[in-house]
Amino acid sequence: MTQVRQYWLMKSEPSAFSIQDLARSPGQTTCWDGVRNYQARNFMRAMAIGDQVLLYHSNADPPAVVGIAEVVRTSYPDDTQFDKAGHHYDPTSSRAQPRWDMVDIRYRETFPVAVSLDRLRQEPKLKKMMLLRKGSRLSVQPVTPTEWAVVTKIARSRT
DNA sequence: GCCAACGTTGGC
DNA sequence: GCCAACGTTGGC
Repeated sequence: MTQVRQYWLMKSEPSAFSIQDLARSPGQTTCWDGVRNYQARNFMRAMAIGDQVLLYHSNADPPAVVGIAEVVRTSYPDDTQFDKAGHHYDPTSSRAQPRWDMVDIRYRETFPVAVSLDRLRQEPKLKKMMLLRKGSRLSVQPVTPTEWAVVTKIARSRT
């Protein structure tokens, strides 16, 4: 069965893990661990290999979509939920019934000029984009094909 | 550092 | 099931 390619947006704080960190990772690939929100987790569970991901830097100056990655492994248990010493430890989870999942993504490109939050807000076609909705804090969210096209077009233009 | 918005927890 | 308290996110 042919899977329609899906689009997503994933946030990270560049001080914790930036797109540059991803580009320097072994195989330019990383597991996206630490997600502790059910909606975000469910979106990761819906991802398929080959899905395209906008990488967004939050708590950055300016906050911006900075590039593209690709899903290379579908969801599997996030090891950090079992690590008692780790910041992402979840005592209510067990190896028999893991609560939190992660996916692997691989670096694809860094935009020559990042598309800032301000710039995105100027775009009428992105009015409904989840990222721009007031109070939206989801770290993993779906992007429509139209939104994807608009964002990547801005990224490739000179203005 | 501030604080609005949101999610989760837990007492009742 | 309600909702107050609390913790987190993330723009500013």
